[in-house]
Amino acid sequence: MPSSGKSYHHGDLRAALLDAADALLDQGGDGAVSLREAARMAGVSPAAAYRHFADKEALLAALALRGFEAFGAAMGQAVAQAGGSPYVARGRAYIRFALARPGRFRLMFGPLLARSGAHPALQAASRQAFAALQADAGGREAALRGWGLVHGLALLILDGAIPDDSDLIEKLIR
Amino acid sequence: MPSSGKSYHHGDLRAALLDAADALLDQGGDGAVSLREAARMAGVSPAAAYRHFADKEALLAALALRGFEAFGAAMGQAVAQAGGSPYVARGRAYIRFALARPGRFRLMFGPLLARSGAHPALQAASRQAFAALQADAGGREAALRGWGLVHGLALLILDGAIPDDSDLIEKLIR
DNA sequence: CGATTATGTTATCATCGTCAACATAAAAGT
DNA sequence: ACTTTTATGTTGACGATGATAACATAATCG
Repeated sequence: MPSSGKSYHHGDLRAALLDAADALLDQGGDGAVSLREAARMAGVSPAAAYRHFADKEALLAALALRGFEAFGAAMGQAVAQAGGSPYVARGRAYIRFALARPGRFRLMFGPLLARSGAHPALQAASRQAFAALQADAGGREAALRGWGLVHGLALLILDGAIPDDSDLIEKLIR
Repeated sequence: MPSSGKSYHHGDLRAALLDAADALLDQGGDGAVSLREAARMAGVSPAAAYRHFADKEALLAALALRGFEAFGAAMGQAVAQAGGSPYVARGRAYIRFALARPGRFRLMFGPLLARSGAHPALQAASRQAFAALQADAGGREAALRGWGLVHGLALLILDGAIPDDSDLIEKLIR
């Protein structure tokens, strides 16, 4: 797999398409991801994408899965570094992640997840994230309450219903 | 305004388009709302919609505004009827509304709200909803915490991350 | 080296949001 | 009452999108 220069074959189109879609996601929000535009960025014809993804939704699901990896890493790091309660640290990191990468975040926990019959890997990733939270929270109810709170606050801030004020967030989380 | 039979003019196209879009929203989720399909349902040509809405986003904003009216009514009724704390009753009604009309709910509190420079009426409606909650909660922080919690729980349930179990919800809310 | 498989390309379709040009009904002015 | 203006529809087009079929080329394997 030399993949040097510009051959007929791309080398790793799948990754290139994901990269392009990722950039679109970060830049223009959720609806800005277009299969054709991603293919254009990867320097490839529109139909080429269908050799690697069944349809657009599959591309988005793969993107969300990628997001969960970054998410898990960010959470682990935050919990390890923070001084106080790991539960609170995790909540803080959750909101920080959502505010830093709104598109990724919305995609990961968005309607795509609901139709997880089609994307079982996604629900598995989400469940794993919850399991980690539950370990810190000590109890299922507390974990669910915490998740609900940070998830809701993150989205309300993203949607402009609540101001993005880190002092305020800290008060609400702690 | 006889509007009987089929005349060249429709009578109240604006309302008819909103009704059609509303049906699409309830049925097929958020992305299922199409200007052309709504026009088709209203028995009118696609371009006719542009006499009443600047673009698709304006149609959606009007739909969201309509949603806020129904939302306010539902909340008021729930608070009046409930026996216990109005704060808890409001939270319960919030989640119930979201689960009953996912499309409406997502539209109302979704990314459309964030770009409220374009739709000031929407942000006003959302602020009014929060003011009512704050009155029941007794204090801004408590209100924000409550809002965040029910908002997050509602969305997590809608997206299949948390099971839709009303006993569980009751435990988490109370 | 030759056959099979993996991966791209071109061409085409239906649908969508949107606009310009035109048509008709209703309202307003005289 | 007749005419002019305005409100509201229609037709037809454009560019973009997701998707598929038919074809072309490269990589892999016997």
